[in-house]
Amino acid sequence: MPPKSDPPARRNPAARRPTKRHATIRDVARAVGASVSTISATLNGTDYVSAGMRARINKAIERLQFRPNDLARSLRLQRTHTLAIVVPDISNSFYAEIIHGIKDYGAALNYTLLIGDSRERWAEESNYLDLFQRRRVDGVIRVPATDDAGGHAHRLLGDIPVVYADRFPQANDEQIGCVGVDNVKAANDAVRYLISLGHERIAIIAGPLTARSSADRIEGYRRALAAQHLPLRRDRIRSGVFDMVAATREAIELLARPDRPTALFCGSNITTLGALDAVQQLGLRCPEEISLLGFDDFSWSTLLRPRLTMVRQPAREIGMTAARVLIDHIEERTRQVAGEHLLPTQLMIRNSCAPPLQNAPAAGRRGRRAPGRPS
Amino acid sequence: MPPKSDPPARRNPAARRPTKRHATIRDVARAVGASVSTISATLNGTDYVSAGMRARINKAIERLQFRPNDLARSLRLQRTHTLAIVVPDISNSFYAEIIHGIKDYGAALNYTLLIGDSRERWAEESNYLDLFQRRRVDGVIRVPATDDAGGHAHRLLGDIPVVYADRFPQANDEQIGCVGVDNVKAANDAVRYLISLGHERIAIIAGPLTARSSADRIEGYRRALAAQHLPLRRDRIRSGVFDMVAATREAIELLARPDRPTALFCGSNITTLGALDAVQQLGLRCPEEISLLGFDDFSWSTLLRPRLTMVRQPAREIGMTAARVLIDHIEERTRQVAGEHLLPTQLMIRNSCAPPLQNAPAAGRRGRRAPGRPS
DNA sequence: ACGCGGCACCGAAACGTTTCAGTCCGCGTT
DNA sequence: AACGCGGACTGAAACGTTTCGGTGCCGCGT
Repeated sequence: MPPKSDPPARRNPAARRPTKRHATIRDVARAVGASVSTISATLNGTDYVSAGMRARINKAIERLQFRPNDLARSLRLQRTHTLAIVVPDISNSFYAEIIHGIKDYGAALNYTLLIGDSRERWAEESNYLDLFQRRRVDGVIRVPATDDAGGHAHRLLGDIPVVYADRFPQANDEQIGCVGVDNVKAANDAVRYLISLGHERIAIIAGPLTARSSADRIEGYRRALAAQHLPLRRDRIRSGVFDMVAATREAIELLARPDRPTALFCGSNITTLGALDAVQQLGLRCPEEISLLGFDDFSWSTLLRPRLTMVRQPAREIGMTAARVLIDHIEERTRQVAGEHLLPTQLMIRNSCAPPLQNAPAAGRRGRRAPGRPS
Repeated sequence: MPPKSDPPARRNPAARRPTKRHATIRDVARAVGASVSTISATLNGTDYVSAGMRARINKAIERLQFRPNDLARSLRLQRTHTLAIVVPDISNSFYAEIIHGIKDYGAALNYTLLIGDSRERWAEESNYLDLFQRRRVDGVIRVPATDDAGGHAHRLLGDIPVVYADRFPQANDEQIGCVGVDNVKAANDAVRYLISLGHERIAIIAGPLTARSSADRIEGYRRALAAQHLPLRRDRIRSGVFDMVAATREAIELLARPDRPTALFCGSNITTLGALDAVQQLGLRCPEEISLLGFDDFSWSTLLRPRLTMVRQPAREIGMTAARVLIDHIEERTRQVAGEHLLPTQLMIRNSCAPPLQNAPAAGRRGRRAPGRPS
């Protein structure tokens, strides 16, 4: 006997839903005694309709509370006029700003936005990518989760165009659209600023290396140190950190040792907060005993004490650019969605960074002193 | 001559898109030499399919990278399995948490979530409601924008079920589903706590009265004062404040006057931040010179100095409950989506509240002293 | 010999749009 | 008188699913 097949399992026996929920275009047509195609024509202004007819139709639409069914429309049009984005954490104001940027740019061109929150988990992200594909969105913007398996997961989207924002895939051999900032330059600038204050023992807490942006920031850090012939110590580089508690743990570990760094450079806004937490837990005075320099500014960063010095990314602009690149490609104004779009960063100097204490056992060269308003 | 009608304006002359973007169920059928209905049956497990056939179909699905078109599916099914929410500010972690709650509950039942951000503007919100209706979502959760015109805007949704979260419409004559907290009780508790510390001059910065929750918090404040026979002064009640700068302005105004309050009760997390900003700008020491008590806890509130004492709302649970109520109604397990679902709040005592300074010119009764660990 | 019920499959009609190819009419030109 | 043409409107075929009513087939009990 061949293996028995499944029990039929009829979908839902009692799910008969006889109530008509919405007026259709056909209802409108019947109401004014016109044909369906005429209604469609007046709705979209796509063919001649006399003024009288138009008035009657609009009246009927109003009366029947008719709202066109976008599902049917998209099905027919093979276009959903929808963009989708998946971010690792919707409540991170940095990503929220990116979302706003996309939304604003898209709204002007009549696109709507589907938002996914992967919580930094590839499993959830791939769910969203699948969903986006089933919903036939016109384009996707990814801020890939850090445990992105393989990185070329854009394959999962069929031929739906993708652009990456903020975090770039490590291998960019195939031309993929990326929009963000020049992370090596930004990190380089930031660390050079710390060096200019006189710091020599600088540690970095960076994100996971699966994201090229993290690697780039480490690279910028490396270059800044090398340019001043400062030693590069592996134990001052912590990568793979993206959530707050991990950052706190790493920072405590870094700061507990005897030759502790005099400055800490953090690779994201939440890791900066984690580091701040660590500093406070250890009872260290910031910036006197430890300088803190973060990435991804946030709106309430000035409420913290000390007010945090941070590298600001133009989040809104990143979103808008991503949307522009994507939509341009969708509407075939540009051949392929490729290349990197790098936007400028800005070092927001506040007061979490100061020259290191004089009695610090800084072997070797004495650094030059720079303004950097202490306290 | 009758008024000339519009120029025809053909939609988009060059928008011929001959490329087949996605494999359809029909392609799969052809590939395995079966009928469309058989594919559908194996996809949904809705009818008998032999094991062999199933295997071949799955292989073909894999090979063709077939993803079912949810648009067509929803159109046919008259169900989108989609919930939608519109919040006033997506980057406010309170709302982000609510969203997470909805998403988690919904995901378990295979619902997906559409997210809208109204930026506290009715115009944007109504756009979203319209969009939701055109997309035929199965249900909507609203956190209405503060300038909600009229409040019974749920009419705009046709007969799509709605539930309100966090902010309730002021007039709840018609039975509408609401899920949130008992705001009068929460505010009452909070103010009573302040009174128990010895405060007598307590001001409140509340949200707009168009949201009943704001009015309720004021009511709770009022009752707490009345219960202790403390005077209720209109000039210590500021309402209509929901953004940070407005809160700062109001707080400065409140704190600049000679008989300034010794404690400030804020109606939301961002207004609390605004007040904190004001306190810092004025150089007042908190909690010694001014106690601060806020609403809607947020995750990094412990990083601020002082660590803020706040009324915590169970945001995630609010989201989950809202989703539950809505889905129950959608799947007709419950007759109508109505009634209030109130969840418990929690007063997170940290150290932004302390007894007022002794030399304060507090006329009349001396208050009892309570623990409330100062500093 | 017949009926019957479980299994495996198929065809076609929906769902609500858009669009293409007409049709019909009145008017101005050859 | 024939023709062309712009304006106003219509019918029907898609778009990609689900589902309902079939239709065979096979084994079994009477």
